Amino acid sequence: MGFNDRVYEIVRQIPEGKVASYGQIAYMTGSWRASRAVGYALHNSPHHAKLPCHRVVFKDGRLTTGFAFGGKDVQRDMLEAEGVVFTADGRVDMIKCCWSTQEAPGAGD
DNA sequence: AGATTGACGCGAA
DNA sequence: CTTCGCGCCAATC
Repeated sequence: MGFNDRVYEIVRQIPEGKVASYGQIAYMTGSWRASRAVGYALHNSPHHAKLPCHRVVFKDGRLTTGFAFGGKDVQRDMLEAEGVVFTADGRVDMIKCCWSTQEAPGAGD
């Protein structure tokens, strides 16, 4: 399970207050198209308890509906508690919360 | 080995 | 803006 393990390692690196899209993770695994495989991996996550899978959302910033943690509302609450910003659309503010592998260059201006 | 599915992503209508 | 369809990858039957 190289791919699967790879996904876990990446998701684990997601800091609080930030979110990553399946496509983003898929890209890091080496398979930029394996967005579906990423979700599949998380679904099978053997250590999902320690994986911030709730920080993994759609490209649109939308959350997974009905499959996770008990509901997207719960996931949203978790993300907000982490510091993730949400828009009036009920979606994650990917503009500010899109996770990047690169550390903040200005360290917060 | 072939067919099917699934926490996706994007283009087109 | 919403809905439909196709492609992608990996895992499972």
